[in-house]
This record gives sequence, C-alpha cells and structure tokens, in this order.
Amino acid sequence: MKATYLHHLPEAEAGIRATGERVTQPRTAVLACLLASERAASHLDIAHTLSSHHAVDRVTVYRVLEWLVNKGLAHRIAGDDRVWRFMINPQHANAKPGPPLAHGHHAHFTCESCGQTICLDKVAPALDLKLPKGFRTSEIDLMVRGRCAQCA
Amino acid sequence: MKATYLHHLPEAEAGIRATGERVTQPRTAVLACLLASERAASHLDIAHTLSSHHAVDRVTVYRVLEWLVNKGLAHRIAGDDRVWRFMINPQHANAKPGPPLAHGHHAHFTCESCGQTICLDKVAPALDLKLPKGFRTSEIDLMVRGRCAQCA
DNA sequence: CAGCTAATGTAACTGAGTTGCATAAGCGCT
DNA sequence: AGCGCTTATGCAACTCAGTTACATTAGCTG
Repeated sequence: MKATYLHHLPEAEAGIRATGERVTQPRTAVLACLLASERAASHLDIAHTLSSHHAVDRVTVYRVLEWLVNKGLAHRIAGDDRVWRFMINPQHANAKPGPPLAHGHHAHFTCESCGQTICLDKVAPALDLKLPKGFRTSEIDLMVRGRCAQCA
Repeated sequence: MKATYLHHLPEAEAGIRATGERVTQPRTAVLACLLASERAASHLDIAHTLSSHHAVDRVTVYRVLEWLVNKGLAHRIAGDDRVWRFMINPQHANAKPGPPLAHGHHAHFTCESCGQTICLDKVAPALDLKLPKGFRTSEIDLMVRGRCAQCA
C-alpha cells in the first residue's frame, strides 16, 4: 500500500479506458491503488494512500469504488468491522474483456489478529448446496477466518 | 416475526438460566424473539417486534445481542447492507450444553430481492482449502446470494 | 477551442452501532 | 419478606462509514 501505486497508473488508465467511459484522475489513481495492493483495501486505506500524490475527495473515492465494482473491475467484501474492502478482479490484471463475474465464486481469508484480508482464488470449492425448493443461486461468497502467517 | 415470540418466552428463560447469568426481561424477550424467527433478524427487526409487548431500549437490545453471541446462544451475520443480523444457534434449540461453536461452519442464503437471510445448516461443504503457508483456519462462513422462492 | 455532459468537491446528512454515567433490577443471604 | 451488593438497563450524547444535494470543474466530441 505504499506510494508504489504510481507504477500502476499506466495500467490503470488502460483499464479505465477499456470501459469506454471517461478517464479521470480519481478513477485512474484509485484503480492504480487497487492494482498495487496485495490485500483488500478499505476506503480509508485508499484515501490515505492517495493523499500524498493525489488530492482526491473522500466522497469521490467512495463513488469511484462503487463505479469500479459496477464496471466489474473490482469487487467488494463485507468485513467483520462493517467496513467495505475492495480488490481488483483478476481478469482485469490480464486485460481480458470477458464477462465481469459470470458465476461469482469469491473466497477470502481474514486474519482475526491483524485484520488483513486476502483473496483465495485457487479454491474451487466442490459445493453440493441443497437450497430450499424454488431458491436459486447467483453468487457464492466464502469467508475464511483464522490467523495469517505473521500472526500465527 | 409476529408477536408469536411470546410463546417462546419460557424456552428463552430456560436458555438464559442455563448460562448461569442473570435472567432479565430484555434477555428473555430478545432470545424469545430469535427463537421465534425463521430468518436472520436485524437489531431493528427485533426492536420493532419487541416494541408492542416489551419496552426495551435500543442500546439494551444491542447489548443483549452481543451478550447472546458471546454466550454462544446466537451468531451474527454480516449483511450486504452493513447491518448485523442474528440467529439462534441450533444447539440451543436442543438445549444441549456442548461447546458453543467448536469448528464453525455457517452457511447462509440471502435473497437479493427481498433481503431475507436464512440458515443453510444442511450444507456440509467439502472444502479443500489451500491457504498460503502458515495460515490457519478457525472458522468458515459461506454466503450464498440469489433469489428465494417468493422472489424467483 | 467551444459546448455539452458527466464527474468531482463541499457540506450537510443518515443510520447503525458505541460509550459514560446515573438508576433500577437480579440474586444471594439472613 | 427484606437488606445489600452486583450487574444490567435506560438515557443522552457520541462516533464513524457511507450517502445525498447541489454548485463547480474537467473529459470528451465536433
């Protein structure tokens, strides 16, 4: 989450441009920020990271994040502290156009000690869900709580 | 969520008494409310349900809910709307003393249309999680989003 | 570079959940 | 039953993430 997000500005700009919508400073900066982050970043994390190099209003950060989620460039995760955290969607990194989230299968890990949240893309859980009659699934979120390597 | 929670007052009282802590009106009423509810209930749902028969302060409802979670009588679920929802733990219904949540495996379903959240206890997902080295799991939450029978 | 549209900045607001403190209710003991 | 200690409750004021309204500014198109 250091200022290394600056390196990702060109990639971020390309990502925004690919949506066909306006390429603005805040959008580029926020997306670069997400690209630079290994872990799920809260609004505050992002606002703080940006503060040194980009003067972006907090409301704009909220709006940009929502926009990124709507465009399928990022997704958000509900934390235990009632704070949204955000991550880039992997397909964006590869710059593949494909459908944003055809059949969402997120898996995340949150450390109960330090609070960091990471993505577990590898997991393809073989779920045999038995929903009540008439219920239909559109998305599955898996949240694993525990302790990360540093905090173990 | 109607006033039928009154029928569960005796059972609720027994449940509270079993903890060895003080049996109070608010605790009994809130627990009865959870016992009566098929689906996950928010603080607001509970406060509203109680309002007709018990004058319980909203702060007390918050505190009682937290207390019930700590005592292992209930658990809480993070919704997409930043609101906590609560459900009785099944082992309480059976009045078995056993460990509150030895190895938590919650599975919930939320309807994207009407917002109701229910429990999917039946699901025993065969997960082969591959966490990064040194990471340890303590609890797994599965959240399924989709449409319920009424909203399908 | 002119003009339209959409995004940004600012400030004020919402609503869930929390905290501090005085009062009231449980419970054990006699 | 009633006394007294402990703990929970009620109340008011607060915090903090996220939202809304509206005036201003910046992207894009021609």
